[in-house]
Amino acid sequence: MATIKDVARQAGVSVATVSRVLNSAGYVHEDTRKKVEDAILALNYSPNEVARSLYKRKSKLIGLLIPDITNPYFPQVARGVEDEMRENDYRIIIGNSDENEQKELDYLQTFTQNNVVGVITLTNNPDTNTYTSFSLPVVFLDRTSHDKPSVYADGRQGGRLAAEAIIAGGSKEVTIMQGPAHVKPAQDRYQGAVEALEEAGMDYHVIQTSTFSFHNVDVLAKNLFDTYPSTDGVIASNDLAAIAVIHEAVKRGRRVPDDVQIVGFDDIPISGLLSPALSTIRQPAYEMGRAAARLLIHLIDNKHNMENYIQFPVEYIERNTTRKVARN
Amino acid sequence: MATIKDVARQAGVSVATVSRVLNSAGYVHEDTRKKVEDAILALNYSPNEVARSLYKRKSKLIGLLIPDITNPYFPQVARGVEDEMRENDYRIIIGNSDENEQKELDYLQTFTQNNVVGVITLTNNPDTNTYTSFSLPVVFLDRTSHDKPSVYADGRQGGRLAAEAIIAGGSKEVTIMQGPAHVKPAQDRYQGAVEALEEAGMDYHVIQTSTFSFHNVDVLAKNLFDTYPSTDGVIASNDLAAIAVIHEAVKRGRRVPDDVQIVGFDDIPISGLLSPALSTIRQPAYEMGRAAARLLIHLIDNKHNMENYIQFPVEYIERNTTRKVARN
DNA sequence: TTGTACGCGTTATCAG
DNA sequence: CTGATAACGCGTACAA
Repeated sequence: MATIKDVARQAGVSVATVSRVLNSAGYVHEDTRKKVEDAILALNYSPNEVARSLYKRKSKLIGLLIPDITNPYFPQVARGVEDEMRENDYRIIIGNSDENEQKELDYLQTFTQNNVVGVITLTNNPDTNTYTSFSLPVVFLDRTSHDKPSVYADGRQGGRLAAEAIIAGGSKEVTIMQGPAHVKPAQDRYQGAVEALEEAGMDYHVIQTSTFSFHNVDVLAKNLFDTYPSTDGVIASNDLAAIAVIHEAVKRGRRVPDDVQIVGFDDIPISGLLSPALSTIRQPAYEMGRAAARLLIHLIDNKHNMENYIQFPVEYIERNTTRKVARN
Repeated sequence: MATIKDVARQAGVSVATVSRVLNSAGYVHEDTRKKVEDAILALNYSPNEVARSLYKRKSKLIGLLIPDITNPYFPQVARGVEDEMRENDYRIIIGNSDENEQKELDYLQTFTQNNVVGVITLTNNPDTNTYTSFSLPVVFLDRTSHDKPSVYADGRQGGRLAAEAIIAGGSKEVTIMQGPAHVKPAQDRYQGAVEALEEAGMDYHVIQTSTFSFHNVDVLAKNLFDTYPSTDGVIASNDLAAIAVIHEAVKRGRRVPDDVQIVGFDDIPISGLLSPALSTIRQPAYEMGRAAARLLIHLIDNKHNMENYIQFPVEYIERNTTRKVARN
């Protein structure tokens, strides 16, 4: 790797001059600039970001902490973050926390050790000391905090919409899957669903779910139908769960949506391709990722002209796991 | 952030000594070690990786270049890479190339600019100048190269297995989806399928597909049935395509697998949860990611005691989109 | 308009 | 066993 010194020598100038043309700072004669640029090309030089970062005490790196990239919802948001960051010349270090506080801490430390200029985190513990005493700008994505910059979807409204869809479709014995207790947005959805159901004067069952991963959703779905075999409407905690529920329902010979309606949450990309295609509440994951990235960049640049709490609306996507109803 | 100097001052020793205890290098008296450790704790010090990296000209970072994290196959391999790397104290910078050579180059540059010690890449262009003249250890994942360290699955065999499954299930008019021309493993699968079909003396159609992304698989599937409406067996280029094919088939009132058999490729996590669950050729994506990481670490450590070409076997997973046949 | 010299936080060498 | 000190590659006063 060529260094700035090599370029300087090749161009017959000092390193300071090279640095100047590199950063288009200060004055530099047109001719010398040309010489330097030629040298750069000739040597295929590109500046060492590490040295730069050491000197400036900040890099062009940001940290992204997600629960588990393997969960189909997260790649969308990760991609949104990445795209926006890339357009602004930032790169990302990524870590999977598995919702494990130790891993979370480890990664946060890695981030600071590498001079990242900010982090975007999808955490269940926004209010722990970890974050409150964190010295860099942090944007909380998906899992909100009151007084800190955050980007999230209107989970409560999402829960309502889901319940309303199920109700409109005529289900009489609804079961709500109440996502993991420690996952805030899951509880919001649950809240919203409960509210709508109660306002409609409907009875409902609740199934507690402890995880959002692939491994357990199938047993969860079994569980659901074992416990409430005659349920005819399921408000799933997310699309993954919903898919498992469809699977289990079909396996038990129950027709979807004729015998059981099912509505998911997230609208992961696969949902529209299922058979039957999943009716669900859409969160704009990709856009949320982008928004979080934009917000973080603003914070990094110390621009405080941006709203710190960005709530995204949520939308009911009617597909084929709910019964069509006439709309007015 | 406390620096090594702060620690030295606090402990009443020189930075050299602190460095020694940090790296457990050289001799340091038990008592002084204690003092230093106390100081470290007191100041909540952790070494600046950037400075370290500058001096040693290498970091604890590796670069991971994938086509698109949004495609459900890749998170698995990314996760495998991450887990293995993490266990070895490496962290990863991730980039989505979108199979775009410019982006690929950009990221490769970022990687070197940040002193990564190696890269794992899923690229279609392993033999371009980009890589042949790359100065760091590189492991090619999934998309192979002859003479360079690589980890891949036996796509050809996979294609055969897929075809054999379809044949065994009794399909008479098979259609093969031939993945993107520039994606080597897709062509391998195609090869294998063709071979098996021809050996069995069967006729078949071919549908050319140009991408692996979510956006186009549905029109692809439409296309397939528009062109070959009476096809009764589809060998999909991957699970995503297969899912779209199921969707389209069901939409057209064709029963799966009674009227059409379908077999996928990859075995992405969702495949087993579909209804009907997808019969597919399994590639151990997560393990492949891990293997690539291990291989890269070996290369970094200059251990040449490891096989440089790691081929993973592939496996037919019979689920419900193929007809059950008696096995001997 | 250009060059010299210092510092960013570490590690390694070498003298003590 | 310990402490100065020179690098690592870059950016920026400050001087010229």
